[in-house]
Amino acid sequence: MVNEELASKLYEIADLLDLDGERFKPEAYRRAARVLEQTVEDLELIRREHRLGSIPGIGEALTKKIEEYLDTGKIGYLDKLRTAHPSGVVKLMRLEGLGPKTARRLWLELGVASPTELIHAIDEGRLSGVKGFGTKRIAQFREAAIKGPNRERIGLPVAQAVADQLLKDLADTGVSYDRLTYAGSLRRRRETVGDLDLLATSPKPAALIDAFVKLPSVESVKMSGDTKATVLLKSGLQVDLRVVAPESFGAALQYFTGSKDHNIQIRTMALERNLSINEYGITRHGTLVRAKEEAEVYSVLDLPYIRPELRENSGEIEAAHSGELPDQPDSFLPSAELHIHTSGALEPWLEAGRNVGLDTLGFVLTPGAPDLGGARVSRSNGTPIHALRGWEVEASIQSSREIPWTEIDYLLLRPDASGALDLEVLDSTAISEHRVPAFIVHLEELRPSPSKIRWDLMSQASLGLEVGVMDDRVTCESSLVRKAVTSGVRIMISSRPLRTQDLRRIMLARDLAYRGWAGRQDFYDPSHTSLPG
DNA sequence: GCCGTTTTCGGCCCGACTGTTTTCAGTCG
Repeated sequence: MVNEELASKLYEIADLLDLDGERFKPEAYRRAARVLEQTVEDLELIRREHRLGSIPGIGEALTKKIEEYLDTGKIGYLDKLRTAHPSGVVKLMRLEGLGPKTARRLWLELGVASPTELIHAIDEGRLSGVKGFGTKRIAQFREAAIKGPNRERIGLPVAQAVADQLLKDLADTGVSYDRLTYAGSLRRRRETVGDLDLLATSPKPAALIDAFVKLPSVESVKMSGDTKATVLLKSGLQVDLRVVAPESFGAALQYFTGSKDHNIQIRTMALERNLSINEYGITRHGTLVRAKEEAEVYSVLDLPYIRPELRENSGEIEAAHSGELPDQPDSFLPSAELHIHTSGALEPWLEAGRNVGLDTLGFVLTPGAPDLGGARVSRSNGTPIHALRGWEVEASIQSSREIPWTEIDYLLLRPDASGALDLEVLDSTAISEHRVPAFIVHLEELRPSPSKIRWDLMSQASLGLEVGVMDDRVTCESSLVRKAVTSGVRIMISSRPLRTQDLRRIMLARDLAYRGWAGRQDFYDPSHTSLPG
């Protein structure tokens, strides 16, 4: 994606400016990079309409650089910065515990210009006795240089599972606490998560922190104080725990859920009203008013509650202000799962579906799949649950000839074996003639990137988009969902279940779709649509 | 670098923690 390439160039400029000791430019470049990453609209189009400068965080200088990039694929300013700094120095700066100041000192004072050189310098004793570098720091440097930057992000479903287990383990220690939950990007349902943020209130903060750093899944303790601790799990994931006073829980939850850009805008709004917001509460005329519940932070700014999924500073505050937020997902529960492949018995699925509140399950017809027979509605154990028959094929003109139209209730279309999805060759006429709901699925298999999806064609052909949660990752980014929703494409959420217990993930799929600004009317709901048969 | 319903100049979030310090700078989130 053009936006991502450009953003990474801006991040690099920010890093290099950091090394030069610039105070505010680096953040300005990073802010711009983050905004561009979230921009779904085509940059070329924005540029043609001379609207680059109206993107928040992008002014005169950045407009020029973006135009240069769009024209030539390069940014001269970046090239100039690159020649002035050895590439290894940026790598130094990105090591754990090192920052721009330290990297610059190592480079200029000791001639150390890469992580490898840092290890050699330490082993040769060249850092000993240098001002500010004690034995502890030197040992940390060496460890960080060996480990490398390696801060990989993990998929949302994995992060959720780890967090659930941690909370359970902590509860099982018997240590006392009042509230305990996760915040950060996991709570915002970001597609990938870099680390976990836990937040708690407890009558005995020290005991809670002590129990936390001693959990069996903890590999090492990075730091541990009176109110916060950071550990590294055996899996390599970093977890932070903050303990705050009960009266501050709401303010802290809002603060630690982020995103950073969302919070900056919230705090700026507060300042305009002579209020100041931090993780402890709201300060008015020098008096701290604590916020026990998160919604108080928003209500003090005359805003309705904004759900975590939307807090990315991508228009949610403006939408909240004008009452145009998508409906809160608490008000609509997922009703259907249409992407079940199974060769086993039907009844366990129906039972599991019922337990998570679903009223419709769709089974994809494949050799060995259970025969639904006439049992289209199961009423055993109370609530009726509908069983539908689906058909999954590659989205191509050839495969549409093999579809047993009269035997199916819906159609799942996936990219072909090479990962291509060519909607122009799709026989959308046949689909609409047979009045069968159709959805594009397996977007995770799309190659090379989903930026070329013809949303206009999808909308015209009434094709829905699957937003799925798999074992280890999600099928598509929420920016894509937002693009789909904007184009009038319906969203079909799926837990992509391999086992009956996977159906529980349907709630996560709903949250993910909401992150892409899908409101109630954007979700495909079979019970509100007449199905053939 | 960006930004402005007091500003086109002078601000730019801020608190916790650590290591190396005799009072603070750097990093992190």
